Amino acid sequence: MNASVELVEAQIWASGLNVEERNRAARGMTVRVYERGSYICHRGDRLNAWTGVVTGLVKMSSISHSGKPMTFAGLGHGGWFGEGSVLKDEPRQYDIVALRETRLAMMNRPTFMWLYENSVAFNHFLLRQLNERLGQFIATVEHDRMLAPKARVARNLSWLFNPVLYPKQERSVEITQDELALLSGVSRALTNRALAELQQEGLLLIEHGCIRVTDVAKLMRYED
DNA sequence: TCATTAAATTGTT
DNA sequence: AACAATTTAATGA
Repeated sequence: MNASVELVEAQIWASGLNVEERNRAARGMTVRVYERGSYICHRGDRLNAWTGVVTGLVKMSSISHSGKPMTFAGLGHGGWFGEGSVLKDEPRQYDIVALRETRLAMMNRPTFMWLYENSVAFNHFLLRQLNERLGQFIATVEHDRMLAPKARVARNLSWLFNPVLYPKQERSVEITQDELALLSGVSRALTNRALAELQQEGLLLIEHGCIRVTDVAKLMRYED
């Protein structure tokens, strides 16, 4: 099915687009639903669409040559990914798996390229997005060595939120501690303890299968 | 609507 | 990694 203009307007990158650009975006987008645990694409697939999470949660991961699974990033509501593969017309570098039932908006390559070549606002968004990604990547490498498990859990959790999209103070993710542990590269037991401590500090509330964050800003900058 | 059961998730060791 | 405790979801009376 074709995406509605309303759906387009709900995305952060649509704020600076004019009417023609928005209509064009809507026409070039489709919405698909993925069951929990299903693969959106495998490493090496040529998925030629720019993809956004409408509802649900997605993880990017791969399996090392030794057979160990490695998760790189999680993407929540409002997150978009795949611009690198679409721009370069390359196969995907990672597996992408739905952690929950997830509704994805997919923009086909011709539409993406048209926006890329015609919309200044769209380019501004892309530039900012790539920049934030780079920052996150560098931070991940740093934290891998420098930060305690608790801080890693805190930051990985904060990255599941799109700060631009949620102006409110209270946000929640449907994610199990098991899944968060995979994202953070910390054992589930440590993740469990870290969450309990963070709750004591008043940064979040633990619910079953769900975490309600009350202070994203502190989580993002969390250090020991 | 309630009770029973299975499955998922959490908390601990 | 294993275990028990807890919560949810599913089923059927």
